[in-house]
Amino acid sequence: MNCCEKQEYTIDNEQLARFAKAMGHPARISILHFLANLDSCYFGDIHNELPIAKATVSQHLKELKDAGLITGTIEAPKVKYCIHRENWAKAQTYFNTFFASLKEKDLCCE
Amino acid sequence: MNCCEKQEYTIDNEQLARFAKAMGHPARISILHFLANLDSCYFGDIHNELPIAKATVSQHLKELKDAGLITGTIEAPKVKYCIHRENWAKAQTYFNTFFASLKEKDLCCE
DNA sequence: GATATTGTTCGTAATTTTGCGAACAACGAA
DNA sequence: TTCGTTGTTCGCAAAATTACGAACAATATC
Repeated sequence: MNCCEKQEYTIDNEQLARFAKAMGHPARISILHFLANLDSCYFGDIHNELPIAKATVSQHLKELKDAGLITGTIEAPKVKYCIHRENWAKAQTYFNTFFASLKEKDLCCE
Repeated sequence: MNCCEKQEYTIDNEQLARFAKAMGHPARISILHFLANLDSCYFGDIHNELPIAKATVSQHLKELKDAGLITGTIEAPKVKYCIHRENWAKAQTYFNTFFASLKEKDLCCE
């Protein structure tokens, strides 16, 4: 059987992977953590917390925005970033369900 | 203030990011899902579920092993992969805590 | 011993990620 | 209008990721 005949990944798996990928860098975890704890929501303050250049911070923020985990709005002359609460809850549910799916009884693995 | 004077990322953030990164690909999510649901634990069966070459599957399995989410043991002539339950629980806790840390009251983001 | 089965490793290629400094854009303030 | 502040975008470089086929290793079976 050829690989190409097989099914694609499920939508759910794709979505969970997308969330996970967005969280797959310590800088982005730090950003999310910072925003979730409401220490501030401005770019400058976020940048100040991280050991990387502002251009790089901006890039990470863009990735988090693309993944749907945060939003960004201009509040001249600053830029305000916020947790996207709806998608945050969605991600939370995805991860919860995923981890909870592990079966207790394991006939295969001893 | 220079970027290099800033602190590194915290151990917890690094660890959570490592787990997330390992989960950041649909093939690896599928593998974990497959193993968690005990459909089987042999390489061949895992490979059969995925639309990618066996060399690539082997690579993904190695990454999951490196992240500590699964274990791999030879059971000649097959290879058996299992969820690393201790680290699975650890990851579960990390994600739970992370998502739960979002504050309700948000003075910054309206 | 010869052969088939099962996975890993190697070598390679294409793409993505991560990171930086410099340049730029947008706006408020002097 | 000029200047300073705030972030984004551009261009580039280095490294990591993803993927494949072919070759290889290990074992079971004939």
